Amino acid sequence: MLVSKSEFFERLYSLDNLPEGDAKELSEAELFLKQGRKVVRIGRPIGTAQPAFVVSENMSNSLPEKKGKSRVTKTVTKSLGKRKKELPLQMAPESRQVFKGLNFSHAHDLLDFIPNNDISPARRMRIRKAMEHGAVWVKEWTDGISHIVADKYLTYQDIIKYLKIRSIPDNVVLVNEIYPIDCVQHQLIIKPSHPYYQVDKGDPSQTEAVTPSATKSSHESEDHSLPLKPAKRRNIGPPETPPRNTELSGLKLVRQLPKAPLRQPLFSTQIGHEATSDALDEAIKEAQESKHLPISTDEEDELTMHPPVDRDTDEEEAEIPLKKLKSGTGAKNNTFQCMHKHDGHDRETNPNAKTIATLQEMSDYYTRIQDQWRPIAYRRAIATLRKQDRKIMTAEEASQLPFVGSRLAQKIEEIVWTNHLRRLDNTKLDDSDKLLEKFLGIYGVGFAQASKWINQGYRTFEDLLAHAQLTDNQRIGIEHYEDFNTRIPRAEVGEHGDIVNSTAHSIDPQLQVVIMGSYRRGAETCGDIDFMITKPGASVYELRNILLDELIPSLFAQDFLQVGLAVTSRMDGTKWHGASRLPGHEGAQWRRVDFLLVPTEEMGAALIYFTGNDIFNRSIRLLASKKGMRLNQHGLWKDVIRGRNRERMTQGTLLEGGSEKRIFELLGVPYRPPEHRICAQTTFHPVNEYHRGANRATGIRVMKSYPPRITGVENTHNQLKRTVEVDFIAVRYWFVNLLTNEPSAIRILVVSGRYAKQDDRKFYHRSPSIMLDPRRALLSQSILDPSLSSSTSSPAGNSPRASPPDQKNADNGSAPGLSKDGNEEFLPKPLGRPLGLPKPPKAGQNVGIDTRTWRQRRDDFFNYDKHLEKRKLLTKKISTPYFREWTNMRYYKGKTFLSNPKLFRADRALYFPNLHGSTLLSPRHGNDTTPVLQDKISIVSIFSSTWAERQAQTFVSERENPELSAALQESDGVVGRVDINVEENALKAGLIRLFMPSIRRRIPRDRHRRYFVVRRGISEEIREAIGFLNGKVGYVYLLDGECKIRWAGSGRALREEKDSLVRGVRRLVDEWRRRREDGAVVGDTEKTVEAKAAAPSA
DNA sequence: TCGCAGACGGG
DNA sequence: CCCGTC
DNA sequence: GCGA
Ligand SMILES: O=c1ccn([C@H]2C[C@H](O)[C@@H](COP(=O)(O)OP(=O)(O)OP(=O)(O)O)O2)c(=O)[nH]1
Ligand SMILES: [Mg+2]
Repeated sequence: MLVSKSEFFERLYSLDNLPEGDAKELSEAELFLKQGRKVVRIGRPIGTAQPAFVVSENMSNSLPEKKGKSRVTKTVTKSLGKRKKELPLQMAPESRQVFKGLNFSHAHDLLDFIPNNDISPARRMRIRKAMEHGAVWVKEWTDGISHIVADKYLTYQDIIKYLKIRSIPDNVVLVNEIYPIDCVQHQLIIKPSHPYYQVDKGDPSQTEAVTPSATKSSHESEDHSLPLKPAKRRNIGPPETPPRNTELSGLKLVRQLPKAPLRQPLFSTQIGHEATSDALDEAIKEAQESKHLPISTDEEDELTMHPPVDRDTDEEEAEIPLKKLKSGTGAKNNTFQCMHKHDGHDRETNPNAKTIATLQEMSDYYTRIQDQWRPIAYRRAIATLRKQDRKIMTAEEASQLPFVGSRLAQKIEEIVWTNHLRRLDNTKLDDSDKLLEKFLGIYGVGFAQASKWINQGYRTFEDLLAHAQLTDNQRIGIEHYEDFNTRIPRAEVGEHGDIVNSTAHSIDPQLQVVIMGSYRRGAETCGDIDFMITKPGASVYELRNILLDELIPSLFAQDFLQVGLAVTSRMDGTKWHGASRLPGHEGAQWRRVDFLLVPTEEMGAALIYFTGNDIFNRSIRLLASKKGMRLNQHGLWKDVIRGRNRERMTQGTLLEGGSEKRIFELLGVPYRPPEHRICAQTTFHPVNEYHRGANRATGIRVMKSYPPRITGVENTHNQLKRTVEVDFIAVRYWFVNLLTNEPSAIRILVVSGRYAKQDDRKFYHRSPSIMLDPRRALLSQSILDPSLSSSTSSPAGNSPRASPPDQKNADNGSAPGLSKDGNEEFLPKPLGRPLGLPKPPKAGQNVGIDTRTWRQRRDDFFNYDKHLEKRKLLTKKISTPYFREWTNMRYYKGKTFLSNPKLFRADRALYFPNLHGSTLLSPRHGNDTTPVLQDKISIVSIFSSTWAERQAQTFVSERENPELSAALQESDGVVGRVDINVEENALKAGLIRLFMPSIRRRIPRDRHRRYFVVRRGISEEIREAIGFLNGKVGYVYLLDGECKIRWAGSGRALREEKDSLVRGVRRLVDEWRRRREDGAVVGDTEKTVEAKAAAPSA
């Protein structure tokens, strides 16, 4: 795989930052090969020049020379030295070299050789293995090289200089870095002579003007790690919310708790009745006055920070903390959830409720495709949104908020203005998702087990009980599925507590039992019952003996405890999980119970831990770690040294464990009583088949060659993003060539990637740009090299739709094959989603005035071609999904999409932008389109060339579409035609001016007022949003009175498209008349639109 | 680019 | 080591 | 997906 330059630099960057001792291999060869070609990438140090890529034909079994006077970083050189001592590699037998096509002569095998950053022998072994399987690392010019892939910024001169050769031999192909990407995308060896792939052969003087691009890039780095099983319980019954005017009953100890023996007043103030709001105030004051570590993580803040003000008490959280302040100096940084009061009550009418709900859906979506991190981002963003007391309307506004970046800001704006988020359209749940959710509800079952079972065909609990391999816990989990998923009324929790407490008391009066968890936070219902068991002065060891030898047996004997699920066994064990039920009632439900053994000196930490909630814990623990400390259930630790990847190197020294309050204090967190620690939770609905969207949307079948360990797959329109656990075994992706219906494969060998948290499993995120709709290959035939593309052959004589030969496992998915008829001519799909911008247009927007300074203009002028445009080309490939969606549809006789057969619903439709230009009527004045479009129904043709104009005519002209003309006549002037001639090229714009008179002659006079010539102001974003992507193509839009795009067409009209346009116009006219009759719409258009804008949900 | 909390128990 | 859970 |  070849990645974008920016990604390459990101990797280089990561190398550079390695500690000295960490050997890392710089030469990362990423590459794909076909028919014996091999591409190996040569790395160069940051800042000196761009990387070059070398393609070698050399499939040799010998290792290339690894040493050399490469201009690589010190770190790398060192590592190379080390590696020299190693034994020569033993190449795997050819049949096992993963880079060979093997069974599939046409398969494209792809090597992804990422720098290894681990010096462990095992890791190094893996690298060696990779090389044994065919990886070749070329660092210098050698014979047998067939291709050189160079970054576009490099010139010919640069390359030969770098390679220390006089010239590049004729038989060596020189292409830019886009070439291999496209080859992989198209699965074809593309004609390298296409201008698109040319490397600048220019004179050296040009080189000087070329500055190396910034190492920073917008390319999103993805990472996935172990999936979580969040919010497992199904929350039958009301969610956790303490009673509003609670008398702090949640703080009560279990009845009969003896409190005398405690030396410190710790208990009484913190978990006893006395913890009233007075105590809270005191605690807060105390915290404020006491010397504490600053809240902010900002170094400079540590000096200037004021003591934190507990803004909860006066509810003054309204102010929006500005990002600038936040990241700047001297600002407070209260972005930790634990710094604020969370009582579980949302504001009565949260102005951002709809936004929050929609973002929550997105979060759910990411959760269920097992993206570990985005849900965290969403959770944080939602939390800040909750705090706002006014509605966040615009992206600008939104991105000022902490944890809301540009992408979430965009989404927020879209939600506000359209009451809808398009990204969610493809994320609906299906039956297998429901099943997954059901199985996940089983205690002891997570994503891994649930998906496995589903893929094995199990559908019911009966299936599982009868046939599946179950652990003891899982069996119990199934048998008591309903019980365990039912929340427990607070009163019953108390009864359970009474039993445990009295039993404990009878064993040893010194024993203390406290109900923790949601109960301590004052919840009305609890998912389980959490007991903390302590005894003043007792060690865990002592407690454990009491628990295991006396308390537990006694509780079993009373028929209270029913089963143990996770039982403390080791010497340092501290927990006992099981199930209980109230004795005496036969049908009493089983309840989950947890016991936590806590020695006195760990009381405070344990209280914090076991009180939760989980989000609060994570927040306060993160805060601790940001201060160089560590908080866990045993205590607060300082001087914790963390190594690379934040791995803990030392456990640190204990600061405090006994006092809850003191720990808050040391952390600089105002004390929060338990009922104020209910931080935002997230919900989710799981899905079973993570790549299912891909199947539907793209026809790409993804199969797993064993053992891929795919931990998350996201489909964005027609791309796959997948995160693959890095292992030595390749993942194979299957495609279908739509022309031939032949299955073909890419195999990706991933050697190493980023570390995941907490264990050193590595995950590697595949570049999304690599997996494109195979149709793309068909759409861009103009750049295919026919001599090579036709050489693919069917694998092993299989019929096109047969399963790949090596597919053995039942859960491998189905065979590729999606088109019924491979020779069917490709037609673009009908528009599947509304086009347009999320915000209503206003006159005065997009006038396109250049605001750059002169210096900027000069710089842009000099750099433009070499710099911006090329970068754009690269980044566009991996930018927003919407864009990618369009680029894939670009070709096909200019038709970008088929019209939508039915109008887009008004509440889903998006807006046509305001454009600014002159009209044929008044060529010397600037005119906005919006006033012309508003408050009437418009058929807008937009085009950039006469060719395109003619295409648009096929939809709207009287000759081509007489029915439309008829409909226009009948409409009594409610429907108007508008033409927009776009010419952004300054020269050609001049030509248009020249031709104006002739155009004026050509166009009937009554249309002059609505024939616009637009010369600037149409940004990429606008083009993308309205699908106006190809200057050679004409587009037609049907707008309603609010300038919403209800229908759109492109290219030459097809019969059914003309019909749908006519139908659409008639419908809109009907709609219009009906509203007129209802008197709903009155006169002034601007006001109407404005009013709608202000209340989009209305 | 890296981190997103930090631990325990089962198998 | 991985999974599931608190 | 955000923040540093
Ligand atoms: O991932 C987790 C889960 C829980 N806890 C702590 C906080 C929590 O309050 C306590 C008890 O866990 P439990 O799962 O019982 O949650 P709860 O807060 O008691 O809510 P519920 O009503 O669902 O039991 O353990 C964590 O620190 N991390
Ligand atoms: Mg609980």
